[in-house]
Amino acid sequence: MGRDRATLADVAKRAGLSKTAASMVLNGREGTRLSAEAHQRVFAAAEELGYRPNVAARSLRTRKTATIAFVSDIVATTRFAGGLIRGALDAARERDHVLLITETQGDAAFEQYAIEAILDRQVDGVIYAAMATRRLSVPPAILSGPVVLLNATSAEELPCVLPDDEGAGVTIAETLLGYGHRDRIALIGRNRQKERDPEISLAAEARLRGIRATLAAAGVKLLVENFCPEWLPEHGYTATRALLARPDRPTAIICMNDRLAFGAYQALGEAGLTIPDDLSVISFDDDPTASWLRPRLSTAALPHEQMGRRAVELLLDGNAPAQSLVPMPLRRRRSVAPPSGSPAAEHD
Amino acid sequence: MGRDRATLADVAKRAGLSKTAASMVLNGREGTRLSAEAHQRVFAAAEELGYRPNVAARSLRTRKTATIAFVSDIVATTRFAGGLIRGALDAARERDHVLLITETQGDAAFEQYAIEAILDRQVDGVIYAAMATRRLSVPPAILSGPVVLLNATSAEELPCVLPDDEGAGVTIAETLLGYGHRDRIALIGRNRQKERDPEISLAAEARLRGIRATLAAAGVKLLVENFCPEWLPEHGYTATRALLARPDRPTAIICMNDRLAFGAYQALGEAGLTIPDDLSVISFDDDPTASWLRPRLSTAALPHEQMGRRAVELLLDGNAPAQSLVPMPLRRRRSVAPPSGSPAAEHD
DNA sequence: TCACGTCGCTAAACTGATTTAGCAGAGCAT
DNA sequence: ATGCTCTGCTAAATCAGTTTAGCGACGTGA
Repeated sequence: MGRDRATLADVAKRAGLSKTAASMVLNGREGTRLSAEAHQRVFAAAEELGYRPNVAARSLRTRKTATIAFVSDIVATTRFAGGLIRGALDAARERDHVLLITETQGDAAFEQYAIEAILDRQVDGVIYAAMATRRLSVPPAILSGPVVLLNATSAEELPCVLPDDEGAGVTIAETLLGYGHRDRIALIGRNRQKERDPEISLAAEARLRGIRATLAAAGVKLLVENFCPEWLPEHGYTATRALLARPDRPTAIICMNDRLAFGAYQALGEAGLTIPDDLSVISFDDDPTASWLRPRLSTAALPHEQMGRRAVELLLDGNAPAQSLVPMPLRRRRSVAPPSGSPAAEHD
Repeated sequence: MGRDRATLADVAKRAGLSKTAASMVLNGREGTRLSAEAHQRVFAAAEELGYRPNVAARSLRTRKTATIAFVSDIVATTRFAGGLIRGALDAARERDHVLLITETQGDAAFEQYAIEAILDRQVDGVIYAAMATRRLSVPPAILSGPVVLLNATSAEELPCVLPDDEGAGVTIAETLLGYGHRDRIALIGRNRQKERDPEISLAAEARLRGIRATLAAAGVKLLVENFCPEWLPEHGYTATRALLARPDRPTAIICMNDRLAFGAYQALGEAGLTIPDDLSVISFDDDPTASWLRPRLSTAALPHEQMGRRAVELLLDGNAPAQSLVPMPLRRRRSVAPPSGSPAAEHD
């Protein structure tokens, strides 16, 4: 892999100058007094030899590697990770950096390995990512260099990138209000054990805050808040069936994520109800399956790609604010409509 | 990031020996004649100082980096990539290596960048991965070192790792035959433009080969082979509706992937048919959504994790066979049953 | 004419490891 | 006493860059 490469010494010799001169020219150093002709000769020689600097040699001296570590608990290998990594990859490339990926899987030994690998390679910075938005504690060893948290917060007040879940809550609620839904809006996905599951609760709390505030401002209260042990399709299914058994059937259901909505669709389909005519469904995340559903699901998208990109920007471009909220854009599709029977009747 | 680390010189000094001695001991060199006591002193010193070798310095000299490049067209950021990366990550860690991830997005300039980044960093090997099983051509520059293709083949006869699509075809067909399905098995997902879309066709051809051979051995022929422009839910939906419009309704549908099956579920649900009582559905890939469907979908799983792992093994453990087929295990769930009316009647 | 500053450039040190070549001393045979 | 081998270890070169310190030539002002 990469034998026979021209070295700086080769370039210097061909340009008839010293290694020092060649190094300075190629690094575009200011304040050096090398002549215009010397510059030209060096550039020409480098070009002709196809010279590329040896990263190992350079970083041995400079302690910079043009490498960023992307450490995650488990995110790197889930469906949600793609965008995060792609955004980071793109932003890194624009800055001539490269991504070293490791995964801790929540395992202390693996984390230890990841940290050592990172330290040994003297990466220029670390992006510490979590699968689900949550609070975590960062191993002290990596705090010696720049760190940005991605999709997570920490006690250490490190700069972090988070999706704007509260803003998404506002958007969702406004959308429903805009279609004329009022007092028959149900919500699926509250979680009783928020202490035990801070991952879910961080997003859940924020989303709910946005929803409640917006509805309250319009003088509206949620009809029901349905609790779920987890945010999986089967829980959405069960919760929706419970909802349909009520005398005051909701006109719209807000699901805390698309998997719950997936289950809701199944329950509604079984009950012979059609979305959005009989009932609107709206959700959070923009899972790929959201656009597979019939009708396609309206949902506030987790801006993974933007978030990954932002993390690299914070890490490399300095002046990192304490916290960077990335907006969650609403994907307007076909699962929301005015309440059935509107504008007149409100019963079915 | 990583200042103040003890160097080999520090270890040597503390052990009262030379750098040479320390280096040899720590690298476990055979044939050196250093005393047992010298060994102990070096180990102790390294331990006490928390010594970790500087990778940049080491690779400058040895041209080894304990780093593998994972180059992909687009795979790294799709839902299918997770397992591939995780498997590779695990196998790499076991061999004390680390993964450098880049993506070409099928763009020549990005590919160029990726290659240069790799060559500059002198990675020990390259895993070249494709999103969809297909034939590709590898940029010559990286052929100077070890390369393994993941989910792809090439004209250069490089070692490659592929899912055993043909074997999966056999499994699928055997399963259906085992449940008693015979002459009313339909297939969705043939593709007309296989020349223009080698990605799909490589898997499609192999799967079909396995299915046909197995059915033929039992004296059975496919009832219909339904063509689809792509393998998306909407195409599965349309194809299934077409199937249901026939007088000889199939007793089982084989979908070439889970997204098609997803669409098939939608069409069957709309038609008021229940799976698997009225009709069995079976598929390929084991997309995460397969287990969200009701009933959960039986499908031959793409062994992504195994494949990623295997790629690293081939790359690092030497003696790479030309081609490594990884079996696709069948996830037996609830979407397959005996034909409706069996064992007696065959009409509905 | 000499001191001084500027210009254009280079020698050599330095980064932290591995590796080659070889040295001092002990033991043994001649 | 000499030559030989073996043992246990080390000095110095090397990898490919960056950086520090400084050198010789030239112009200028006193």
